[in-house]
Amino acid sequence: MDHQHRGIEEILRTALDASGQRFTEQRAAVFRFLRGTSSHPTADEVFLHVRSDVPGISLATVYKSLETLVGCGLASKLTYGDGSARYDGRTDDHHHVRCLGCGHVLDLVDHVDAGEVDRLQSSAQGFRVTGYRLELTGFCPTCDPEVAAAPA
Amino acid sequence: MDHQHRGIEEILRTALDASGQRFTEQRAAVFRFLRGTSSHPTADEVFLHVRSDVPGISLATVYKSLETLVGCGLASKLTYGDGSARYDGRTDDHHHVRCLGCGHVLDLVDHVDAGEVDRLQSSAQGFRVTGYRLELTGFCPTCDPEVAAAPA
DNA sequence: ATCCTTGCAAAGCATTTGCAGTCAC
DNA sequence: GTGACTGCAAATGCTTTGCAAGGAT
Repeated sequence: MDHQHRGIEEILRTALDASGQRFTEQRAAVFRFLRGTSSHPTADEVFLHVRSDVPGISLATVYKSLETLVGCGLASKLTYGDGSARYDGRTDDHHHVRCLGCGHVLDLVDHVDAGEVDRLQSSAQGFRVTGYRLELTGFCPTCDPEVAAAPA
Repeated sequence: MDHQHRGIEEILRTALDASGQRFTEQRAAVFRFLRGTSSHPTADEVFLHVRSDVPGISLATVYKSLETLVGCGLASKLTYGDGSARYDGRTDDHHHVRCLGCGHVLDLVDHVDAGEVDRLQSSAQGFRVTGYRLELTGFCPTCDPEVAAAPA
């Protein structure tokens, strides 16, 4: 675990160095939390959890740290229609399912076939496509109205 | 054109009726504008354009109308990280490319292969998947930094 | 006549910003 | 020591809401 932490810290230091930014305990705590969860937390949720590591941290600093991580490529920002953004500490190519009831987000293990993406971008006239995002929507077992209506 | 307008108005009346809501000139103007553009406007852009049809309309009413249309299934709301939502008057299954420079959104003509979606949702343990959303991101010719850097 | 909608202004909420003190380098 | 980072509070920007007047059925 201590070993793990050193590894993670090193990743962060390297990425910050590369973009001329400094290592701070606040950024480390945010990064550690993001790496250790698959709950795709909002900035506020990150703030709440990180307070136990860094008692005096402010919400503004959490926002700034998250933005820094996104800028370094160590996290990504997910935007849905429900008001607040969510952050994801996974940097590999993957996608999500989101529950329309409770808003929870789950990772998918597969990704879209590359040929499929190529085919789709052929209609993006003149664009240089650099990425894509796929999101499935639906209902988790707890929130499914059909299950609730007819609990067979 | 007048014929077109009557057709569109009829669609709106029917959808509103079905959900127990009233037909108003404001809702009609918003709907007409959304149907007639493929620019995926923000609420504010809708407001600006619709003012020429309905001079006294307020931004709040535009927001309410857009939400009404979405509720009736006559439009959909696109949410990106850049602050404000965009609205789309197309109701058929389709996807988008978004320019990371200027934020413009273009429609794609193809959609993802159904089998591909089936395959992906197999890892969404317990979820009942009801829909999906795909968005390509990249740069339009005007905003492409590579083109700007090296205009070969 | 009923009660849904509008328009206005004020409120709400997530996020950003200005700035003085503090800390990493 | 220098310049970047933090924390606080105030500001911003999009969106929503409360309410009285107006309009659709």
